[in-house]
Amino acid sequence: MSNKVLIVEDEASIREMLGFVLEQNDFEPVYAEDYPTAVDKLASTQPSLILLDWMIPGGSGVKFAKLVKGDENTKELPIIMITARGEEDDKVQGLEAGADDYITKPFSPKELLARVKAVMRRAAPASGEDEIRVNGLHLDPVCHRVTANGEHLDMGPTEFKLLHFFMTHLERVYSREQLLDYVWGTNVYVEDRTVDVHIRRLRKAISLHGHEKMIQTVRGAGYRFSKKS
Amino acid sequence: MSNKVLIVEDEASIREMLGFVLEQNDFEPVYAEDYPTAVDKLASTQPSLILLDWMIPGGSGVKFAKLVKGDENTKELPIIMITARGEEDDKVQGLEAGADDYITKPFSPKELLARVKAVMRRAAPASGEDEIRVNGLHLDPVCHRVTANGEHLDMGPTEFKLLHFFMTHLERVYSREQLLDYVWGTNVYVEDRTVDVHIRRLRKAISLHGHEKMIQTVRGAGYRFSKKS
DNA sequence: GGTTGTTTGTCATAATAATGTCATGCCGCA
DNA sequence: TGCGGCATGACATTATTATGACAAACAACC
Repeated sequence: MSNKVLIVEDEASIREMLGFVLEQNDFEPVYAEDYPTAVDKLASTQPSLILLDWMIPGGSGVKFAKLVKGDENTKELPIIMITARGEEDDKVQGLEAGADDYITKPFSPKELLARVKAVMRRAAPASGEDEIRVNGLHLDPVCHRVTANGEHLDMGPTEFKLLHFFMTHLERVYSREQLLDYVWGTNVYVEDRTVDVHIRRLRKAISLHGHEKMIQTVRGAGYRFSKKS
Repeated sequence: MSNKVLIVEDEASIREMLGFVLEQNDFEPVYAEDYPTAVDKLASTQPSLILLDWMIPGGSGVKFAKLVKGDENTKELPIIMITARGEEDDKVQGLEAGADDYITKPFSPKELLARVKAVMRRAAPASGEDEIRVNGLHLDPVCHRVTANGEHLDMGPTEFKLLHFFMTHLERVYSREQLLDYVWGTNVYVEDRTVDVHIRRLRKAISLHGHEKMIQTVRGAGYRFSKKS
């Protein structure tokens, strides 16, 4: 998923402020100061969210919103409308025109981010939400629970993520570095050896019914999660 | 409860307009342009509301309404008839045929939504109004009361909503952001951490008989309301 | 309109859990 | 036996959550 956010706003200062805040939080702002540019940028950059000022020259915000929501290709794109305080009518119109949320000027960066994230969360299709069962081990991402033969297992967040990764990537060996990438995420630096410690913690956590044997050490290579012994 | 709305309307433009408005408000439109299609879609999609144009080719609206209201399986399905202005006779006939409400062309999206929601509310008295019991906790949405093993519990409105949400969404983990979305509602902005405070208040409120243990903290993920320990 | 009592959101601080690192001991393999 | 790689327990540091206090917003009531 791209992190592009199309900002449709005629006032440069506000545009830059929005862009700055978004940029600071790993979003990629794309700017449009009027209706034609907005249409153009929409097609060329394929953003995953639109921040739309209600009053833009060359065609009102509603017009643009309707265009977006009327096109099969873009109708799923979430739109957050920016309105001035007290324009209740605008809000209603905006929401009817297809905006997913609105934000009232003036607003804090925090609020902006909260709304952007909330709207994107709602728009994002649920994935990786399936329950997984392997050899009596049962991991439920939705409930955030792990059970072994029905008995509840307790573990820390990192161990949970690690187990989740393993259970969705059976039989294959992963080096410590790979595990750090996939489970911890890129651009976090921790020692390779730290993986060992978490492997141990995970083993301990799932050892109630002997499932720790599924986590296999491959000397010189890394670790493997396997159904076979 | 599904949010499917069967739109029986021969004119494509009106059909699309209706669908568009409904879609923007979390309904799921299903379309039928004539009598046979309507019968077909009714069976295959099981909508929870029917928007029915009076004049559809291949059998009048009344015929379809009578069919719906005559079948034991569908007689509870609410029907809103769409009529042209001034066709008073039609309205009478429509209501006699079993329509629950009617709306006169032209109408605003607002009016449409108001009627749709009103009818659905009437048709689904049980929706969100059912008493809920979990492990001796008893929440009555109608009386706005909560009791634990018969004893009345006191809490603020927000805690009540929060508990209601939890009791209708057992076992699953919700992040603070999600809880804000679902319980506080969209377009209100409050800090994530505020959820913590309300969780604590709710815990305190239901702690009389130890029910606070049902609200479980899932570190790094959010909170969960669970029957299990 | 003023008063009283609730409710609410936020903050500062305390409490707690998780994390990463290290030192040490173990094991397999040449 | 010696070596490199791995396992394990302990521990300081960091993150995350719980809690109490407070002021603003709100409602109900004279």
